[in-house]
Amino acid sequence: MDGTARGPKVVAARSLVEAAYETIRHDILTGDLAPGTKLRFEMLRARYGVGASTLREALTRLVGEALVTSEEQRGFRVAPISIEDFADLTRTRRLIEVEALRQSIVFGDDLWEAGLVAAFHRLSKVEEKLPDAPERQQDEFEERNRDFHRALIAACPSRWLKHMHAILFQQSERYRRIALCDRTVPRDVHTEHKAVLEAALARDVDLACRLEGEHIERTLEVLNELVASKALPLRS
Amino acid sequence: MDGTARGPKVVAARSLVEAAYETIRHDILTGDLAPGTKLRFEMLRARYGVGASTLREALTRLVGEALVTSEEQRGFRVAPISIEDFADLTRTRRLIEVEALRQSIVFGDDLWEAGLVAAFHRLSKVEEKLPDAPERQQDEFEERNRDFHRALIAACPSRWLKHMHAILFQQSERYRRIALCDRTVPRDVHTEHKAVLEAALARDVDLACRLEGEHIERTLEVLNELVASKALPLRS
DNA sequence: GTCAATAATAATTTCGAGATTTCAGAAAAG
DNA sequence: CTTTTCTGAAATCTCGAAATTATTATTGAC
Repeated sequence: MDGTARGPKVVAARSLVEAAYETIRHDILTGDLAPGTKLRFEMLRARYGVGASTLREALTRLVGEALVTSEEQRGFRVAPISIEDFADLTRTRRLIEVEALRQSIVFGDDLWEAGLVAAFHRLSKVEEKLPDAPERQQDEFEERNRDFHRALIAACPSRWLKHMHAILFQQSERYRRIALCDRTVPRDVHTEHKAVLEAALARDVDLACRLEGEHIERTLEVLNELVASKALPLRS
Repeated sequence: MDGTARGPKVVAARSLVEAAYETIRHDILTGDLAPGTKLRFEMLRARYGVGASTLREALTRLVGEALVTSEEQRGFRVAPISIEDFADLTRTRRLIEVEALRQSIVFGDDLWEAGLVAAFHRLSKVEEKLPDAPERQQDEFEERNRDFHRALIAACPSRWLKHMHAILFQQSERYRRIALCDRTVPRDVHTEHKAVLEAALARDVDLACRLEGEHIERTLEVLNELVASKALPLRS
């Protein structure tokens, strides 16, 4: 939300709508645009330097992804967050992602394995240097983490299941960034990822699905502890 | 797709974007705008009588619901349909809807039961007179059918599960309208609905979920037969 | 002082012309 | 004959002012 200078947001987009969409989305996911914030057009125009119609289209897209809410004739707001919402989100994502993983392991071929190992490797690299500068690396970590989870379910033949997963996974990024930034609750994400990877490569469907489910649930547990102990607000 | 005059589409919407969105969505769901159709702005402006930016916003919303596709700098198209897509859609919807129903039956109270019975009653009324004039009644049937399926899972406490369901259910409406219009394959939808209702009211979770799953799958079977026998194209 | 009606202000929503990009067909080169 | 380049036409994309609608402030009546 602050206007301090940071590195120019690198957004390779062909249309202005796309660029605005990606930048605003990023600002919402990082919390730079805080949950519940009213999104006035004058403010947005000054901030992102595009016209009203262009902004409107970008915001409409974000409404479709439930990152923004809109009320007829009353404009747009950053979608609120709450621990209850994250609990619901986590359970739903678990249902979808575990089923997708199950199918992916069954259908996955050598190419899938290769992509998976590659994604894990790249994720590991950024996980190593994550403790040094948590904030700086977060964008890269999120990207690698998303790619790894995508690679896990890449061989799932259901486009719709993967589409549902994409929506839910992006939603949870808002909460994940909060949970990962704070380091009060200790957690070894790398080991969790490694365990899932090995089970998947070993084609141990049940084990992989159980580990993946627990891995997904883990972030909720961390956030629950944070809310309980540190009185983390988590309100809109 | 034709420009012939038909009854004025009754759309109670506060904003023009909303009105355009609902009208276009309806035209896509009914097939009035055929799958794969290029959506040029001049054509849409003439047809729906709103400006380019307004249309753009309405279309963007439809892209979010996967009823329209967009390619950067190349405009919008009505999303294609295929029997493979419907098979995938059906399986995914079954996973979601059955899980939502399971939770709904567990959590449902008297008010839920009342709403369910009411929705079933209204659906029955339109199911009775459906054979007389299949085309005329289809809009009303779709609305009542949607309300009934919504009522079934209304007591499910997960907002996300219900959100996922809404997306998938709307998608399947396109295919359902095709399957229900054609009457070559006999089917007693009313009896299927009644069986699910009774199992749900009896709180027989497993039976209700099994019946609901079969009910969902049934439309796919019908459409599969249609494609096989009558050489129904089902391509974009 | 409270409430309702009205005016002033602020924000959202809509439009259509102009900038930019893609597409289709003809002409030229290989 | 095939491929490439060019050019006009057509379509998409963008902007900012104007219209519409909400919100706030003011006034007057009870």
